[in-house]
Amino acid sequence: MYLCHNSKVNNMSSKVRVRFAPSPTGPLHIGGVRTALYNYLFAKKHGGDFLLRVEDTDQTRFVAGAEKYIVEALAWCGISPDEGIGGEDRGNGPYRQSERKPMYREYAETLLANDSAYVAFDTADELERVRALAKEAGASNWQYNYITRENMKNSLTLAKDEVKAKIAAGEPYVIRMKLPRDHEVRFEDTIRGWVSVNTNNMDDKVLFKGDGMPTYHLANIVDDHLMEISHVIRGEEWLPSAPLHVLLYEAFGWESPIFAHLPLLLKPDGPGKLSKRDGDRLGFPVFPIDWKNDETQETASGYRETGFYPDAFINMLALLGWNPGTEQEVFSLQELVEAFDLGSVSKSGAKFDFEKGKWFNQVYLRGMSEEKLASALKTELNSRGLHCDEKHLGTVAMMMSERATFPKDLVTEGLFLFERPSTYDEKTLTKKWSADSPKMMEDISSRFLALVTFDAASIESCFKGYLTEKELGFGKVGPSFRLAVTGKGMGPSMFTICEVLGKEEVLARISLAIEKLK
RNA sequence: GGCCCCAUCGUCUAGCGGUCCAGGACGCUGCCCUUUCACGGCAGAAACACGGGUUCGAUUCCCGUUGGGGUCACCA
Repeated sequence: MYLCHNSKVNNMSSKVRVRFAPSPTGPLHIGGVRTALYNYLFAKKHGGDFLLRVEDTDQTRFVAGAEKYIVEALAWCGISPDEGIGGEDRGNGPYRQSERKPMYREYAETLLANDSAYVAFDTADELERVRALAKEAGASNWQYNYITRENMKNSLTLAKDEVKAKIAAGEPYVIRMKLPRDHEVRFEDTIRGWVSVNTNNMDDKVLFKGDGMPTYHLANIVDDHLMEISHVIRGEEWLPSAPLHVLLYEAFGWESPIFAHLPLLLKPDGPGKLSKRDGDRLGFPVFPIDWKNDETQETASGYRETGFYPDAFINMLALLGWNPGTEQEVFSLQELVEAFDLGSVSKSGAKFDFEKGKWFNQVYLRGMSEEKLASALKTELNSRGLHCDEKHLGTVAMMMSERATFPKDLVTEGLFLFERPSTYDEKTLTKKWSADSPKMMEDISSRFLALVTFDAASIESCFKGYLTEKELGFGKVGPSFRLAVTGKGMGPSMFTICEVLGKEEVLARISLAIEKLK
């Protein structure tokens, strides 16, 4: 017998409503952000709603601040929810499952009443023992299922009176899904096509826990139904439990939403999905924004604090597992909304590549206007206690943007523009600084001194005039000149640098170098 | 291990039976531009996991093998 389940049945006619439903057990990592992003893009593309619901049914794993973090991270990314936590309450709330606690029991009772579920009294210890025993006997994977439930303490094996008595006595119990035997559960996943699993390979999952809270499985289905979720877009790690969810919808007699299971974000190196710990290990952030662990006082770094633009970050994430089929790679959020298509999300996992992420940021940085770059430069300078003349801010920002990936590079790649060199590049010193250098520097110095206008063009013609007159090649004087003024062997145009520094400073640096490099 | 999902350059991917001795991007290499670095421009190396089918014809469809991933809790 088949429990055929075609979730595609004209669901598209009703309004698109999707949700991102994280568990507040810590900071959201980039895989979660991508899931939220795809949900958001899909919703906006179809004029639908994007909701944020918090799945905090496991009180033991609750982490203070995690919910706030999630809201803030999504807001930074520009994908704030229309409804739910961090969005509006449109009458479907509360949007925190812990606050919905009272309503789940009733649904569990419904399942009990229609014979889709049963009560079980086995304690955690007892279950552990059974599993250990099974393992010793060579069965590595003991399941609470249509066979083993016959030997357990539940409402299927115990007399009705006994069950009633136990419950009346306050004995703790759980409610388990009663899976039908040998049924093929089929559903159509938007990304993967038809997925099929036999109930014989599934187990009687706990739906309602001893602590009075539902498990994810029950709460998820009830809430998605009540909140009229049309499409469930989530990570592939949920694929194995999707058949259970399909069965739950059928047990309730509800129409199932359309499922789409996203491919996972994998570690750049070894095997496995990208985890929270990979960040430190590999030297790149795995979180959207900084996360401070209150217990350990440690901070896990985020993309925001690393200097990423939210648009670049989102752009990078969007292309990890999806692409428009054209050769376009740079997308604004709005363009992503227009181009996004769930059906063209790839099936296989994507290894995360930080280098590509940096490239995206570089592209966004270079695309910035002079005003914006100047203001970014100013911010960076201020935070370092450095200063640059207002009138040069734009010039410096544009000049440095060519070699910057992050805003902070605007300063760090050109520190010599804001402070005198304290050391001189060793290699350039030995290779380019000759016995004639001090004399040449003095000559240039005196010529600069005579300059009335000290701008890049004047400096250049003055400098080149000197070269011509003395019949010297640029390579003979240029590098040592750069060394004297900046302490470096390479960098942007010296003439622009000199203009920015100003005559007085340039002359001071030259004499300082002559003095120091004797 | 059981079950499920997946499989094109190092990485992200295009390709939905002939247009593919496989296209783009990141990274890498070389050349040009440049006093230098960077930017930019140009060029290059680099992939259809394997074996069977189906077909006049498979990267594209089917099966198997191998490989990878996920999942097997009173966690989500």
